[in-house]
Amino acid sequence: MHAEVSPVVAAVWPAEIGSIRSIAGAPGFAGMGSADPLGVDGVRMAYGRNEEIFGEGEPAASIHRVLKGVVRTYRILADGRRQIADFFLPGDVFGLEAGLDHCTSAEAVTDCEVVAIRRSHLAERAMSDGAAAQKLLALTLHRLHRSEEHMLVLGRKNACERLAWFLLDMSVRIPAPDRVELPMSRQDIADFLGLTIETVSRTMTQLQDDEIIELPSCRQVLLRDKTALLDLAN
Amino acid sequence: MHAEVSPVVAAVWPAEIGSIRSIAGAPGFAGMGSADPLGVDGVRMAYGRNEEIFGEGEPAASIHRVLKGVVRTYRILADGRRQIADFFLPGDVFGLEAGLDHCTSAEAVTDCEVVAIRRSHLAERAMSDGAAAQKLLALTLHRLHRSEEHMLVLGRKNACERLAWFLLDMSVRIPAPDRVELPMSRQDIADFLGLTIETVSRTMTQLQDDEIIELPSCRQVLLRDKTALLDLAN
DNA sequence: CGTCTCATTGACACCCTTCAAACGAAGTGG
DNA sequence: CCACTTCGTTTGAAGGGTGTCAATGAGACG
Repeated sequence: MHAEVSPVVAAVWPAEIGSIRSIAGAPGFAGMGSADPLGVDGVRMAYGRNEEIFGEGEPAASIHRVLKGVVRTYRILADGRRQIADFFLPGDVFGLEAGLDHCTSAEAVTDCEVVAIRRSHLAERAMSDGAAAQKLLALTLHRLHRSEEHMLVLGRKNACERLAWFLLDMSVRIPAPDRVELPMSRQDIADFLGLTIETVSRTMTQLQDDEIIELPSCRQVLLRDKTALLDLAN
Repeated sequence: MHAEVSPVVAAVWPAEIGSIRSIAGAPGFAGMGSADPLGVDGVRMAYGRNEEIFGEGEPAASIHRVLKGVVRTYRILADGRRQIADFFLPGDVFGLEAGLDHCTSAEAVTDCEVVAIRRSHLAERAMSDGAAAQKLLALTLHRLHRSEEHMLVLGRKNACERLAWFLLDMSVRIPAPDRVELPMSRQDIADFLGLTIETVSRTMTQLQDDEIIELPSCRQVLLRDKTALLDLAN
C-alpha cells in the first residue's frame, strides 16, 4: 500500500528494500544476509503494517521467508474483491512462483522482517545440491497441501465450519494451546475465509454464545471447547 | 504439455493395476515402463470410468501422469460433501504429495491411462540430476498456481463468474478454440466450482439464454461470445 | 418399450450479503 | 484529564443468491 523506501538504503538495493524502520537496529545491515535454512544467503528487510512486500505482476526475483511478524498473500479482482491465499508466520516461506512474475501480492499484516532469497541463487544452489532442491520441493508441496485444504474450506464449508477451522489452524501454528492472539483484522479473516467481515463477526459471537470460544478482546480468542471446534471443522 | 505414449509398457504389479480393460490391447505388457518426460521409468496403468486410482490416506508411493482420458482429484468431508481439486488432462501430472500418504483421492473421469512413477526413483533421480529436480519443482509450482487461482474463484466469485472461468479454462486446455467437449458430468463441475448441480445447470441455461454459449448437447458447449465470457471470468 | 442415469426446471427456504447504525478502543489536541 | 476524531468491530433489518426438495425431461442401453 505505502512502500516508504529510505533514500539511504535505496541506493544500495533499490528494488529490494522496504521501509527501514525496524531494520535500523539490526547489526549487520551492510553485509550479506543471514544464511537461510535453504542454504542460500538472503537480504533481510523490514516492512511496516499493511506495507506492500511485492505486488501482482511484478517480477518475482526472490522468494521470502518470514523472520518476525505476519505476512498475507492475496489476489484481487478488478472490482476490489480480495482473496487472501494464506497468512505466513515466522519460519514460513512465501512468494513461490511458477512463472517469472508474481501472481499474488504480499503485504505485512503486522510490522515484520523477512529474508528475500534470490531465485537465481536458489536455482544455482538447487542445481548442484540435491538436498537443497529437495527442501525447496518440500516447501512447495507443503504450500500445495495447504492450498488444497483451503479449497475444500472455501468450496464446501459454511461460515461456522470455516471459522472453527481457521481458529484451530491458528492455534496450532501460533502455537498457544488454547489462547490465540490473532495478528490479523476481521477483514483479513473474512477475505481469507471467503466471507464478509459482518459474517465473521456474527459467527464469532455465536461461537462465544455457544461457549465454544471466549473473546476477552477482539484479537484474543480462548478456545473453551476444542472438541466442539474440531467437530465443526471436520 | 502432451506426453506421447510409448507402445512399450508396464510390468505386472498386481497391487497397482486398475481395471485391465484398456490395457488388454497393449502388446508388450511385461516390459519396463515408458520413460516419462521427468526422466524416470513408470508403470503404465488403465482405469475405467469412475474407478479409483488412489484414495485419501493411502501411501503415496508414486506420482502419476495422464496419458489418455481425464482424471479428477478431490477431498470429501465426513457427510459426503466433495471438493474436486482439479481435473487432469493428457500430459498433466497429479498425485504430488507433501507427506507419505495421499491427502486427496483420485478417480478416472473417463476411461483413462496413466503412468505411475515411483517417488523413490524420482527422488533418486532428482538428487543427482538438477534438471530433473527443476522440472519436478516447476510442475509443483504450476499446481500451486492453479490452486491459488481456484481459491479466488471459490472464495470470491458468483456462480456465473465461476462457470465462465471454468469454460474458458477448459477451452484453453482441451484445446478447441470455441467448441468444448466436456468430459465430466454436471455433478463434477458443481463439485469443482463449489456449487450444486442445480445451480450449474441453471447457470448454463442462463448463459445460453444470454447468447454467450450454446449447448447442442449437455456435454458440448459452443462459446459464442468469448468476450462476454472473459468479462464475466475477470 | 422399459429402465437407468443424468440433466433440467420449478417452488421455496435459508444462509449469507448488503446497507446502515451504534459501539468500543486508541490516539490526538485542547 | 477530558472532548474529539478515527478506525475497526459489533449488531440490526432486509434482500438476494444458492441450496434444498421434488418433479419432469432427455439419452443410453438392453
